Amino acid sequence: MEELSAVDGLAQLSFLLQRMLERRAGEHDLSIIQTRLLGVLRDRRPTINELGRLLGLDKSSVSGLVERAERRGLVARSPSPADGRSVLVTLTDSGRALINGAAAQFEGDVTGLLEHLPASERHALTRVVSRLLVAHAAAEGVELFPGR
Amino acid sequence: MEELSAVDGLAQLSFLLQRMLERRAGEHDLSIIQTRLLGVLRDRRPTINELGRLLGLDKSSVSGLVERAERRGLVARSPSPADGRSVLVTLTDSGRALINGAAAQFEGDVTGLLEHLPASERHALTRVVSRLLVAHAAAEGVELFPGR
DNA sequence: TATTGTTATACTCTATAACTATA
DNA sequence: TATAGTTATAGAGTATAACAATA
Repeated sequence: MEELSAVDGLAQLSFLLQRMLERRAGEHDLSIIQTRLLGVLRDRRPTINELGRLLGLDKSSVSGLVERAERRGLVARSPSPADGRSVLVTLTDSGRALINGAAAQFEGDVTGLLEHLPASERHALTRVVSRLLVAHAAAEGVELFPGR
Repeated sequence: MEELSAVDGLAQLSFLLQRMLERRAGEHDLSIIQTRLLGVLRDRRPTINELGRLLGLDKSSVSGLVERAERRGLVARSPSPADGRSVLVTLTDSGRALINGAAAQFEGDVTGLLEHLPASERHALTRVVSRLLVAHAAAEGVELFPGR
């Protein structure tokens, strides 16, 4: 059986997963970046600036992103008690329901994908991918688990 | 050592690879979709319609995409000899040099990432990812190697 | 003075709908 | 009539620069 190179295989896998995510997000009228925004807010209440750091965007881009999500009732802005210049962004109940549903569907997709493998290979994949991410995070000096 | 779930690990790996690709593309002032356009043209001379199918875009989106790439001298349009309504899109020498350089850099990034693993695990990863993609392609009824 | 967030501006990317020119 | 491609239009997403409010 033909085998892809390591680079090609990982690249194709990455595109496949992104397509799965995009499709599920699209079913809820969410873009990938809106999905990431809601995902980040599941366990945080960040300022606009912090969101920019978490998502890798300029604060002006975050401003517009949050504005559009707020218009749809998915997030809310509230003034920061600690700093009068800052704004805290939070998920609304509706936003939380939406992201939880989309995340569950995506997890189902990936689980379904992995069912093509025998259990032993599935476990091997999980273990090796974990090690790879941990080693990469260590090399970059980034903490893996608090990040997103 | 803490281990990520299969779904989380694959999702994070996918985002990591996309960030690597985006960074390298950005160094050449390319977006991911422009990079994919040039990549597709490396071994094809498609019409606008075929590009739409390959990239998953509407023909009007492809029209603009090609227009911007042409303005930068990366691709060229030529009339189809077979059908007077069609246009064939080809890579210019400059476009080919650009995509080859970016692809080589990205491959270097992924190779560097994989060097965090001992050779035995690297080979295991390659083999399992290959099988996963082959099984998924078979399940979807798609040929893996001609596609992009 | 420095920082936080918003706004104005400009560009890429995308889809839908209307158009033209071929077939 | 049907298809290939372009264009007009509208909107999301992004960054830079300028700004107001607060620190």
